[in-house]
Amino acid sequence: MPELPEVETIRRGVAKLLEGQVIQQVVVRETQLRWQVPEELSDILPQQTLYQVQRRGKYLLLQCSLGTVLIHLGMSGRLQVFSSPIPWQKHDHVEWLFGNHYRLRFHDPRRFGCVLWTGEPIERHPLLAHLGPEPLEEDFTGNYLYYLAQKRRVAIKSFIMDNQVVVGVGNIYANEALFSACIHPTRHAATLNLTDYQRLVAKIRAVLTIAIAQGGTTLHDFVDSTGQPGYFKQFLQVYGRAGLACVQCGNTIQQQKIGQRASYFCPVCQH
DNA sequence: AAAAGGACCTGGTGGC
DNA sequence: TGCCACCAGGTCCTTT
Repeated sequence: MPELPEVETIRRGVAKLLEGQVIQQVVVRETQLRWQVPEELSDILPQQTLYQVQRRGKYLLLQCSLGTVLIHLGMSGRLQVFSSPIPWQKHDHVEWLFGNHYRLRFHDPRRFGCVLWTGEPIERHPLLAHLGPEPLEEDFTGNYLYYLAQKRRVAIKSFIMDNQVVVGVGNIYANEALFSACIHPTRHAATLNLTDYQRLVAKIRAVLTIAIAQGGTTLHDFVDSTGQPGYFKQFLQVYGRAGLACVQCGNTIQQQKIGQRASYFCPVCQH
Protein backbone atom coordinates (compact mmCIF):
# COMPACT_ATOMS: atom_id res chain seq x y z
CA MET A 1 0.00 0.00 0.00
CA PRO A 2 2.13 2.83 1.17
CA GLU A 3 5.04 4.42 -0.61
CA LEU A 4 6.99 7.38 0.72
CA PRO A 5 4.20 10.00 0.40
CA GLU A 6 1.70 7.80 2.22
CA VAL A 7 4.15 6.96 5.00
CA GLU A 8 5.14 10.62 5.34
CA THR A 9 1.48 11.61 5.53
CA ILE A 10 0.95 9.11 8.32
CA ARG A 11 4.12 10.27 10.08
CA ARG A 12 2.93 13.86 10.18
CA GLY A 13 -0.47 12.90 11.53
CA VAL A 14 0.90 10.65 14.23
CA ALA A 15 3.55 13.19 15.22
CA LYS A 16 1.01 15.96 15.59
CA LEU A 17 -1.18 14.03 18.00
CA LEU A 18 1.26 11.88 19.91
CA GLU A 19 4.71 13.45 20.14
CA GLY A 20 5.57 14.20 23.74
CA GLN A 21 3.00 11.77 25.11
CA VAL A 22 3.78 9.03 27.60
CA ILE A 23 2.88 5.49 26.61
CA GLN A 24 0.51 3.96 29.16
CA GLN A 25 -0.19 0.55 27.73
CA VAL A 26 0.60 -1.63 24.73
CA VAL A 27 -1.60 -4.48 23.51
CA VAL A 28 -0.19 -7.01 21.07
CA ARG A 29 -2.95 -9.22 19.66
CA GLU A 30 -0.99 -10.83 16.81
CA THR A 31 2.74 -11.48 16.87
CA GLN A 32 3.04 -13.22 13.51
CA LEU A 33 3.77 -10.34 11.16
CA ARG A 34 6.60 -10.23 8.66
CA TRP A 35 8.82 -10.72 11.67
CA GLN A 36 7.71 -11.74 15.13
CA VAL A 37 6.55 -8.77 17.19
CA PRO A 38 8.84 -8.76 20.26
CA GLU A 39 7.07 -10.17 23.30
CA GLU A 40 8.66 -7.60 25.61
CA LEU A 41 7.01 -4.65 23.83
CA SER A 42 4.13 -4.43 26.28
CA ASP A 43 6.54 -4.60 29.22
CA ILE A 44 9.21 -2.10 28.19
CA LEU A 45 7.18 0.61 26.46
CA PRO A 46 4.82 1.75 29.24
CA GLN A 47 6.15 4.86 31.05
CA GLN A 48 8.38 5.73 28.10
CA THR A 49 7.81 9.04 26.32
CA LEU A 50 7.29 9.07 22.55
CA TYR A 51 9.38 12.12 21.89
CA GLN A 52 9.64 12.03 18.10
CA VAL A 53 8.06 10.29 15.10
CA GLN A 54 10.57 9.99 12.27
CA ARG A 55 10.64 8.31 8.87
CA ARG A 56 13.43 6.51 7.02
CA GLY A 57 12.30 5.37 3.58
CA LYS A 58 9.02 3.58 4.19
CA TYR A 59 9.85 2.83 7.83
CA LEU A 60 8.26 4.81 10.64
CA LEU A 61 10.44 5.27 13.69
CA LEU A 62 8.85 5.98 17.05
CA GLN A 63 11.71 7.48 19.06
CA CYS A 64 11.04 6.67 22.69
CA SER A 65 12.95 7.26 25.93
CA LEU A 66 14.91 4.01 25.83
CA GLY A 67 14.94 3.14 22.14
CA THR A 68 12.95 3.00 18.94
CA VAL A 69 9.81 1.25 17.71
CA LEU A 70 10.33 0.44 14.04
CA ILE A 71 7.17 0.06 11.95
CA HIS A 72 6.73 -0.92 8.30
CA LEU A 73 3.27 -1.03 6.73
CA GLY A 74 4.10 -3.55 4.02
CA MET A 75 1.43 -3.70 1.31
CA SER A 76 -1.71 -3.36 3.39
CA GLY A 77 -0.74 -1.78 6.70
CA ARG A 78 -2.62 1.07 8.38
CA LEU A 79 -1.73 3.19 11.35
CA GLN A 80 -4.59 5.20 12.80
CA VAL A 81 -5.07 7.40 15.84
CA PHE A 82 -8.34 7.26 17.75
CA SER A 83 -9.41 9.67 20.48
CA SER A 84 -11.56 7.12 22.26
CA PRO A 85 -11.77 3.34 22.56
CA ILE A 86 -13.24 1.58 19.53
CA PRO A 87 -14.03 -2.12 19.07
CA TRP A 88 -11.29 -4.37 17.75
CA GLN A 89 -11.53 -5.00 14.02
CA LYS A 90 -10.28 -8.02 12.17
CA HIS A 91 -6.52 -7.64 11.50
CA ASP A 92 -5.96 -5.05 14.23
CA HIS A 93 -2.64 -6.33 15.57
CA VAL A 94 -1.08 -3.80 17.94
CA GLU A 95 -2.40 -0.83 19.93
CA TRP A 96 -0.61 1.81 21.98
CA LEU A 97 -2.53 3.80 24.61
CA PHE A 98 -1.13 7.25 25.46
CA GLY A 99 -1.42 9.61 28.39
CA ASN A 100 -3.79 11.91 26.50
CA HIS A 101 -6.09 8.89 26.08
CA TYR A 102 -5.39 8.70 22.34
CA ARG A 103 -4.81 5.26 20.86
CA LEU A 104 -2.51 4.34 18.00
CA ARG A 105 -3.64 1.19 16.22
CA PHE A 106 -1.70 -0.94 13.73
CA HIS A 107 -3.88 -2.86 11.27
CA ASP A 108 -2.53 -5.09 8.49
CA PRO A 109 -4.59 -7.78 6.70
CA ARG A 110 -1.70 -9.27 4.70
CA ARG A 111 0.78 -9.06 7.57
CA PHE A 112 3.70 -8.07 5.32
CA GLY A 113 4.37 -5.22 7.71
CA CYS A 114 6.37 -5.32 10.93
CA VAL A 115 6.54 -3.82 14.41
CA LEU A 116 9.99 -4.14 15.97
CA TRP A 117 11.94 -2.70 18.86
CA THR A 118 15.58 -1.72 19.21
CA GLY A 119 17.52 -0.06 22.00
CA GLU A 120 20.50 0.45 19.69
CA PRO A 121 21.19 3.53 17.54
CA ILE A 122 18.64 3.21 14.77
CA GLU A 123 21.02 3.70 11.83
CA ARG A 124 22.76 0.48 12.81
CA HIS A 125 19.62 -1.62 12.59
CA PRO A 126 20.05 -4.31 9.92
CA LEU A 127 16.85 -3.26 8.14
CA LEU A 128 18.04 0.34 7.83
CA ALA A 129 21.81 0.04 7.59
CA HIS A 130 21.98 -0.55 3.84
CA LEU A 131 19.26 1.81 2.66
CA GLY A 132 20.05 4.33 -0.06
CA PRO A 133 19.54 8.09 0.25
CA GLU A 134 16.23 9.82 0.86
CA PRO A 135 14.87 11.05 -2.48
CA LEU A 136 14.02 14.47 -1.08
CA GLU A 137 17.41 15.05 0.52
CA GLU A 138 20.33 16.81 -1.10
CA ASP A 139 22.55 13.75 -1.52
CA PHE A 140 20.12 12.23 -4.04
CA THR A 141 21.45 13.72 -7.26
CA GLY A 142 21.72 12.92 -10.96
CA ASN A 143 25.45 12.42 -10.49
CA TYR A 144 24.89 9.92 -7.71
CA LEU A 145 22.47 7.81 -9.76
CA TYR A 146 24.55 8.05 -12.92
CA TYR A 147 27.69 6.69 -11.33
CA LEU A 148 25.83 4.01 -9.40
CA ALA A 149 24.21 2.81 -12.63
CA GLN A 150 27.47 2.08 -14.44
CA LYS A 151 27.48 -1.55 -15.68
CA ARG A 152 23.98 -2.13 -14.32
CA ARG A 153 21.78 -3.91 -16.87
CA VAL A 154 18.69 -3.92 -14.68
CA ALA A 155 15.60 -2.08 -15.97
CA ILE A 156 15.62 1.56 -14.91
CA LYS A 157 12.24 1.09 -13.24
CA SER A 158 13.56 -1.74 -11.06
CA PHE A 159 16.69 0.32 -10.40
CA ILE A 160 14.83 3.27 -8.88
CA MET A 161 12.59 0.90 -6.90
CA ASP A 162 15.68 -0.69 -5.31
CA ASN A 163 15.91 0.57 -1.72
CA GLN A 164 19.69 0.31 -1.78
CA VAL A 165 19.69 2.82 -4.65
CA VAL A 166 17.09 5.24 -3.28
CA VAL A 167 14.37 4.70 -0.69
CA GLY A 168 10.65 5.29 -0.85
CA VAL A 169 9.97 5.02 -4.58
CA GLY A 170 7.37 2.28 -5.02
CA ASN A 171 5.38 1.04 -7.97
CA ILE A 172 3.03 3.99 -8.42
CA TYR A 173 5.63 6.73 -8.21
CA ALA A 174 8.27 4.87 -10.23
CA ASN A 175 5.79 4.65 -13.12
CA GLU A 176 4.79 8.29 -12.75
CA ALA A 177 8.33 9.65 -12.47
CA LEU A 178 9.54 7.74 -15.53
CA PHE A 179 6.60 8.99 -17.58
CA SER A 180 7.23 12.53 -16.42
CA ALA A 181 10.92 12.20 -17.33
CA CYS A 182 10.09 10.64 -20.76
CA ILE A 183 12.17 7.54 -19.97
CA HIS A 184 11.06 4.07 -21.06
CA PRO A 185 10.84 1.84 -17.97
CA THR A 186 12.61 -1.18 -19.49
CA ARG A 187 15.79 0.68 -20.45
CA HIS A 188 18.91 -0.74 -18.86
CA ALA A 189 20.10 1.56 -16.09
CA ALA A 190 23.58 1.95 -17.59
CA THR A 191 22.22 3.27 -20.90
CA LEU A 192 20.93 6.53 -19.41
CA ASN A 193 23.28 9.50 -19.59
CA LEU A 194 23.93 12.11 -16.93
CA THR A 195 21.30 14.46 -18.33
CA ASP A 196 18.71 11.68 -18.22
CA TYR A 197 19.51 11.03 -14.56
CA GLN A 198 19.40 14.70 -13.66
CA ARG A 199 15.96 14.94 -15.25
CA LEU A 200 14.81 11.73 -13.58
CA VAL A 201 15.92 12.89 -10.14
CA ALA A 202 14.06 16.16 -10.61
CA LYS A 203 10.91 14.30 -11.61
CA ILE A 204 11.09 11.81 -8.74
CA ARG A 205 11.38 14.72 -6.33
CA ALA A 206 8.52 16.59 -8.00
CA VAL A 207 6.15 13.62 -8.06
CA LEU A 208 6.82 12.73 -4.42
CA THR A 209 6.54 16.33 -3.27
CA ILE A 210 3.17 16.86 -4.94
CA ALA A 211 1.93 13.48 -3.70
CA ILE A 212 2.84 14.42 -0.12
CA ALA A 213 1.01 17.73 -0.53
CA GLN A 214 -2.04 15.75 -1.65
CA GLY A 215 -1.84 13.42 1.35
CA GLY A 216 -0.73 10.43 -0.75
CA THR A 217 -2.57 8.22 -3.22
CA THR A 218 -5.71 6.30 -2.28
CA LEU A 219 -6.30 3.57 -4.86
CA HIS A 220 -8.60 1.42 -2.77
CA ASP A 221 -8.15 1.67 0.94
CA PHE A 222 -5.25 3.90 1.97
CA VAL A 223 -6.17 6.26 4.78
CA ASP A 224 -3.99 8.54 6.89
CA SER A 225 -3.71 8.50 10.66
CA THR A 226 -7.06 10.25 10.98
CA GLY A 227 -8.86 8.00 8.51
CA GLN A 228 -8.76 10.44 5.58
CA PRO A 229 -7.88 9.31 2.03
CA GLY A 230 -5.16 10.91 -0.11
CA TYR A 231 -5.93 12.85 -3.26
CA PHE A 232 -2.98 12.21 -5.57
CA LYS A 233 -4.97 9.66 -7.59
CA GLN A 234 -6.41 12.45 -9.72
CA PHE A 235 -2.87 13.44 -10.75
CA LEU A 236 -1.86 9.98 -11.98
CA GLN A 237 -0.72 10.13 -15.61
CA VAL A 238 0.02 6.47 -16.38
CA TYR A 239 -0.45 4.22 -13.35
CA GLY A 240 -3.49 1.99 -13.87
CA ARG A 241 -4.27 3.60 -17.25
CA ALA A 242 -3.47 0.67 -19.59
CA GLY A 243 -5.44 0.96 -22.83
CA LEU A 244 -6.34 4.59 -22.23
CA ALA A 245 -5.00 7.59 -24.14
CA CYS A 246 -1.70 9.16 -23.12
CA VAL A 247 -2.40 12.57 -21.60
CA GLN A 248 0.50 14.02 -23.63
CA CYS A 249 0.19 12.50 -27.10
CA GLY A 250 -3.03 10.50 -27.21
CA ASN A 251 -1.39 7.17 -28.01
CA THR A 252 -2.39 4.09 -26.05
CA ILE A 253 -0.79 3.50 -22.64
CA GLN A 254 0.87 0.09 -22.52
CA GLN A 255 1.12 -2.33 -19.62
CA GLN A 256 3.95 -4.79 -19.08
CA LYS A 257 5.42 -6.71 -16.16
CA ILE A 258 8.85 -5.46 -15.17
CA GLY A 259 10.50 -7.19 -12.23
CA GLN A 260 7.17 -8.89 -11.51
CA ARG A 261 5.43 -5.52 -11.06
CA ALA A 262 2.73 -4.04 -13.28
CA SER A 263 4.25 -1.21 -15.27
CA TYR A 264 2.56 1.44 -17.39
CA PHE A 265 4.10 3.68 -20.01
CA CYS A 266 3.52 5.59 -23.20
CA PRO A 267 5.51 3.93 -26.01
CA VAL A 268 5.71 7.24 -27.89
CA CYS A 269 6.55 9.74 -25.13
CA GLN A 270 8.95 7.45 -23.26
CA HIS A 271 12.15 6.24 -24.90
C1' DA B 1 28.24 -9.23 -8.02
C1' DA B 2 24.08 -8.76 -10.22
C1' DA B 3 19.69 -10.30 -11.82
C1' DA B 4 15.59 -13.14 -11.61
C1' DG B 5 12.14 -15.55 -9.24
C1' DG B 6 9.81 -17.28 -5.15
C1' DA B 7 8.12 -16.49 -0.80
C1' DC B 8 5.32 -14.38 2.70
C1' DC B 9 -0.43 -13.29 3.43
C1' DT B 10 -5.50 -11.77 2.86
C1' DG B 11 -9.10 -9.86 0.19
C1' DG B 12 -11.28 -8.19 -3.94
C1' DT B 13 -12.58 -8.90 -8.72
C1' DG B 14 -13.84 -11.01 -12.89
C1' DG B 15 -14.68 -15.18 -15.66
C1' DC B 16 -17.09 -19.45 -16.17
C1' DT C 1 -24.39 -18.43 -6.24
C1' DG C 2 -19.95 -20.81 -6.12
C1' DC C 3 -15.45 -21.81 -7.30
C1' DC C 4 -11.06 -20.52 -9.09
C1' DA C 5 -7.44 -17.92 -11.03
C1' DC C 6 -5.32 -13.80 -10.77
C1' DC C 7 -4.13 -9.32 -8.98
C1' DA C 8 -2.69 -5.78 -5.32
C1' DG C 9 0.70 0.19 -2.71
C1' DG C 10 6.71 -4.30 -0.42
C1' DT C 11 10.97 -6.45 0.07
C1' DC C 12 13.69 -10.24 1.85
C1' DC C 13 15.79 -14.53 0.62
C1' DT C 14 17.34 -18.12 -2.47
C1' DT C 15 18.79 -19.52 -6.88
C1' DT C 16 20.92 -18.77 -11.29
